Amino acid sequence: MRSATGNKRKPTIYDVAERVGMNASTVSRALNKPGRINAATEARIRAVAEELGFRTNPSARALHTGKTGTYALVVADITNPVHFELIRGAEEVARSAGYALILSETQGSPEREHEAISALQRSADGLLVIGSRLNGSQLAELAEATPIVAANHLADELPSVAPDPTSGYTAAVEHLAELGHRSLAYLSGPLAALNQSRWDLLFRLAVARGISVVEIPLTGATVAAGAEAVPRILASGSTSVLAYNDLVAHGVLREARAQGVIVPDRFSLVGFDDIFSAELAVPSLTTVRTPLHEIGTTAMTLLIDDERNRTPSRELLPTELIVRESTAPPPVG
Amino acid sequence: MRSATGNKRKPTIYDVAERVGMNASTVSRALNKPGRINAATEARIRAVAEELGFRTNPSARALHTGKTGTYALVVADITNPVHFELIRGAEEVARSAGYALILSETQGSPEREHEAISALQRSADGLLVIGSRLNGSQLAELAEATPIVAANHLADELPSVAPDPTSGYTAAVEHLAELGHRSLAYLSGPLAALNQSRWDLLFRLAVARGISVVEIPLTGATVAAGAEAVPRILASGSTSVLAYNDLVAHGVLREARAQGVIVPDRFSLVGFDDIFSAELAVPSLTTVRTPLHEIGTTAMTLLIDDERNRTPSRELLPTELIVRESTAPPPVG
DNA sequence: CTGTTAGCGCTTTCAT
DNA sequence: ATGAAAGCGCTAACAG
Repeated sequence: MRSATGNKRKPTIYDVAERVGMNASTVSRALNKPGRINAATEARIRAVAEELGFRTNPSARALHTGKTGTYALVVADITNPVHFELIRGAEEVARSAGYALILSETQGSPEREHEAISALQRSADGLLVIGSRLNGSQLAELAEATPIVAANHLADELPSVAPDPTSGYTAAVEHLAELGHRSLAYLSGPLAALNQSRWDLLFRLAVARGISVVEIPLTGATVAAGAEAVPRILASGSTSVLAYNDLVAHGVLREARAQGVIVPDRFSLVGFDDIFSAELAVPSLTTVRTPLHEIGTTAMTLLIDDERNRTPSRELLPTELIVRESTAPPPVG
Repeated sequence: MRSATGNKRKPTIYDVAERVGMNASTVSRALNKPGRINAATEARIRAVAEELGFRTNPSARALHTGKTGTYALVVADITNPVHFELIRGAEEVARSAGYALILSETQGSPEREHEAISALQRSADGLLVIGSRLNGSQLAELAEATPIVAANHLADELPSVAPDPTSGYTAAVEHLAELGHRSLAYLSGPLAALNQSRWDLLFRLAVARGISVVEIPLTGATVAAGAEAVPRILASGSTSVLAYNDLVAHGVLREARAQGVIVPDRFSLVGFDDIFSAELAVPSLTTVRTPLHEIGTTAMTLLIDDERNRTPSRELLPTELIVRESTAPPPVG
């Protein structure tokens, strides 16, 4: 009987070699380059390896090859629902390609993000940063050591994958115009660059249809920030609102209800992302769906591809409008 | 100008040693056992290491020490909101203790879970399994190779951390009794063992207060399964319902609304877990809150503690009732 | 097709 | 206080 802390010793390649009466290098070949050695020997080696419960020690392999067989995910906020499907997509691709995935959360702090990335560069063959708070040049500098791909964030200096709001926004403005809306308020998030391009796009779309449009800045991209914006929405007199994301939209919905303001009777509301609770909300949320899962798989695929993970490029994935209950014709008055 | 794939070479301990004119072993000591060598030399070594951007190669260290400096999280479903805070808690503890965290999702498949665990045992110093689908003896056998702690799941054979429904359920039944309810339906989840103990508890509590109680089995612990249960709830005639978890409760809410059934007028509803959307629901959900974040931190702390991660033990963390809008006095008829 | 050998970067005795 | 040297488990030349 071993002590409570007794580890079962993990078999090495030598244990297998000894057992089959062969050299360790043969075992290594048998396991790594199927078909390059005598079929019978290979089978025997595999059988013994299996029997002994042998698994390659990743550290030993990494030490020699320089490849850890691991990729890392650096994400600002794990609990942001926007990231779930994205993370899951990335994880699926990594796992099915035989890689492990390291997860690191930075709580939105750029310093922690920088530290996390440089620490992880020794443990991973590449990094996927989600919604990075670092600027392009900082990421590019870090990427000199280990490939970095940005997801849900656009950086000119490295490969990035993000949703393209164009199709979804176009459909949303069209939808609102058809319902009869002539005014629109945009609830903008805290990320300057991203917001600018979204605002520009929305501005053009609205102006093209003769819809008046105003921007209402938010203190954050959260439920609380959305709730805070309600008085400003009401004061703006806009009959339709497009929120930076669904979290913000949830806040608007909740606060409006608390104030006895009925959505979509008083104003229509369109969210962004289509997180899982968008459908559960009351009224359920009309929203621009971003292909989160696909962003995750695309980004991880890009990262794993050695040929492409060093060349700046951007994959823009189309968005679409999901019409639910939070949009309706504007009030008649 | 290097080629597009040109990696910046990562400095080793030898580069540092050469630069300070000393032996690699001295550098190793300077960096790992502060105070054990000449203070001035140590300072110089640290300065040079910093300057060169030196970081210990985790694989090389692991190869020698047998410690990877990494823990792994094996979770059935990343997108289940119940797991977010738990994962975040675990990640925080791991990171602040200087460990990396590997994330692996098994999509609820026991085979994949078994495979994931045994694969990860070579890469990690220990594993945290969340909501495992394996039974205690399988986990115990795997735990012979590498410590395993179970979170949100009780296993007699290894250390586990889970919510204790007692306090929350007691408060819930009391709350319903005070509102005047005399009948209760329990929507049970798919995990046999867990359900049994919850049902037993609820049964005792209800009977003690003379409340009639029935169990309605669910096909899964999902929104869809909750929606499916609505006809049975109605048919049961129960005036109050306790759902296996908040996802199920959300499904009930949605389907009830679709059928024109008003909660809490027709029946009261109590959820379990208090996921973030519970507050956003309409009506907002009265629910038994489980300390998810704390389960994560407690479990990871246990795992990191070599003294305790081998000894079966169970940490039961208290739950509490959060009263919101989905509970009210029963209909008078 | 298979064995020998060197070495990846680090830690750790054992010397000095 | 510091240096020398061995070895963790694996892979990849290089031989045979």
